[in-house]
Amino acid sequence: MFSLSEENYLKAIFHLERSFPTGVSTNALAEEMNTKASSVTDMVKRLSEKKLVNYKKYQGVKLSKLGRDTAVEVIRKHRLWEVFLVEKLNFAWDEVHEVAEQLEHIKSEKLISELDKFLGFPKKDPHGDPIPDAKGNMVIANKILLSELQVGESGICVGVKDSSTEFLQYLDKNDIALGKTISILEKESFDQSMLIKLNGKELKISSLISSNLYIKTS
Amino acid sequence: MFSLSEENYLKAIFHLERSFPTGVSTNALAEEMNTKASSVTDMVKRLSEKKLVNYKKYQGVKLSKLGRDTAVEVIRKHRLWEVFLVEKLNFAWDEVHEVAEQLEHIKSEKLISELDKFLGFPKKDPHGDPIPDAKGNMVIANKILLSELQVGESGICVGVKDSSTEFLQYLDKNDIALGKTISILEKESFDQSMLIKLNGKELKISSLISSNLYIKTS
DNA sequence: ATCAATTTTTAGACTAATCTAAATTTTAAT
DNA sequence: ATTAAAATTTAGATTAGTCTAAAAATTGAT
Repeated sequence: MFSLSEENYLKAIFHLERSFPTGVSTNALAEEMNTKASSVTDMVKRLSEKKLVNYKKYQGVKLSKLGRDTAVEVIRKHRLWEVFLVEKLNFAWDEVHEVAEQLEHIKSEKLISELDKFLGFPKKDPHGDPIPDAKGNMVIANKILLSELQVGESGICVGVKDSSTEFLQYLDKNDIALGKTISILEKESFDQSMLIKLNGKELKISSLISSNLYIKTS
Repeated sequence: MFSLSEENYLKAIFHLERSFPTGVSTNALAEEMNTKASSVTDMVKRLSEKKLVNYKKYQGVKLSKLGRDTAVEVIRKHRLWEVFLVEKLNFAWDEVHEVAEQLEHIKSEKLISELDKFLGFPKKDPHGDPIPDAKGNMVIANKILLSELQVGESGICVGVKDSSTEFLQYLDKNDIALGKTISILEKESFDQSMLIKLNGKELKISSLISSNLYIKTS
């Protein structure tokens, strides 16, 4: 069993490894964890002693098999709880993160396997992110950012990259939700803003929006 | 917001105050918390600085209004989660305690109010203990121990005093459950063991059993 | 009322997780 | 190849919560 803090570091390293596959730097991890680089160095040493990460001074960290499995298990719990909060307890998708951050650290195998069953073994969380199964396997989504689509193309909204309250509330306000079809009508080459068609209406969105919305491809 | 450890101390003091209404001693609290008296003294000083308890050296502690309200809120959360685990996630009544001990510390008002609603505002937990409402009010049960009944009397089982796994599994094995009617057929004055009628059958139980089962009176 | 037993508190130390400030190493520009 | 800037690590301190061992206060039996 690992501490709450250790689990949070593992999760952060897991997420950062997608952007930094050769190793996550101390500063990147410090930023992600809202802490100081020196604190990160301390923790990374402890994680290394516990065989959760591979670490060599000045060279960043990578998760070990054990570290990755642990991180995936925490992510599984986080996303299952998010589904529970939205489907059963009437939470909006921008309200779940903070509570799921707490619930993800509850230790009980039975709790999670029964929760999974109770929810009908969901494959995606409310933001469209895949939920790992009990063995840690998760579906890799065929998705690209809306900003990568060309004029004339269209697709279905399947996820968000940024899941901040502000962004999610912007989406709610403009009736952009997972499952909706979006077509690109125009693209402004100067600032990459787009005119899209959604719900039968036209909507102008900035590149900050289009570069945080995932669209199904395959 | 209080720490996990502080909340656990408040809960322990709350429970011990029933047996020691004039003040909970350091040693009693140390035993309840499975810790050392010196650790208790330290913690009690911190709780006192935070106005959660009234404490004078060598005289034990009592909860303040704030301390009692906090303890009751934690107990409310614990018991609601127990109901959730049993009713929704197929936990047996002897399996819920450990997990509820973790879940009771999750901080989110909305989570608890929605969970309460989702469960249909239950008044009792799976062991028959009353669940405080959002304002901290809880039903005081009219109940006595089975051991206090006389030969010829009968009543309905409404709760357990001991909720250890061992005791609960003993009850399961003998088909003793909340809501069942029990009649006293004989009482052995030597060891206080009883012959009871339950489910149309006769059963011999020791005083250890009868002094841990609550029976409805009113 | 004394004094031994018990209870409680204090003193000092430890661990996990964090911090600031200083030192060291790496990097990248010239 | 130097060297200044940036990144990283080390050193030393801090806090919450715990511990052991010793000191102090209370209790209770005579």
